[in-house]
Amino acid sequence: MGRAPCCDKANVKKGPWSPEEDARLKAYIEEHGTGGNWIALPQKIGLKRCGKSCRLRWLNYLRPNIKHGGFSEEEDNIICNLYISIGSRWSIIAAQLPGRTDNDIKNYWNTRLKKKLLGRRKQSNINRSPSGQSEDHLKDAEDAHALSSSALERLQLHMQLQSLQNHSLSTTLLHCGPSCILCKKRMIRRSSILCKPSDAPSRSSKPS
DNA sequence: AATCTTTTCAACCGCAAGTAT
DNA sequence: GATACTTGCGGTTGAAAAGAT
Repeated sequence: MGRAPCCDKANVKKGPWSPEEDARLKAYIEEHGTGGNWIALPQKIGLKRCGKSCRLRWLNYLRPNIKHGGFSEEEDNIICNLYISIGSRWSIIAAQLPGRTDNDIKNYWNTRLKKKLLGRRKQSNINRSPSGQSEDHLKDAEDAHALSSSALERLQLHMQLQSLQNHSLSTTLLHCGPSCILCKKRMIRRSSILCKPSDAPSRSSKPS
């Protein structure tokens, strides 16, 4: 027996939010808060939306002080360093970047940052390799690219980043602040991450 | 100008953890 | 402790926009 659905899917609107829906959700939350119950929220407002959808819309788009696009080099560095350290724990990474959402960072990483870094690595391999080895190295890089989201990818990126920034650790500490526990843990984890048998611990054990 | 391909990003889905009863 | 329900998370999808041909 499966779980009860969080909402009546037949009577729930899906797809992009209209400006009217945004306005209603925003106005209600700004005046009353979420009431600690997202599931009941759409009914109160009169929106034909799933509570989860309302929550996501608020957190990723309507919430005050949200920044979209235009990631700085500093933010790039923080994202890269944290990804290498802890993997795809986007909510934790987002917590280090005020105004950024986990969804935004995840999208940015998957669509641009990863390519940017792997592209640099590919280029540096070509430049570094003596003739005869370059093809193998290039193939390796391409093969590794296909194994994205793995520990191998993080290893690649780690090495790539190291070559780009000798002071990466201090930079990250500077960005995140001295109280950032993640950065402190990195010092410990960095030494063991390369020989870890599996990826960073995940809440989910589901196969992808 | 039309068509095809690639990129971007908002939103959905399913799962696990947390909480209430 | 068991069950039901809600929340939060990360992976994935698909429509729209942008770019290439």
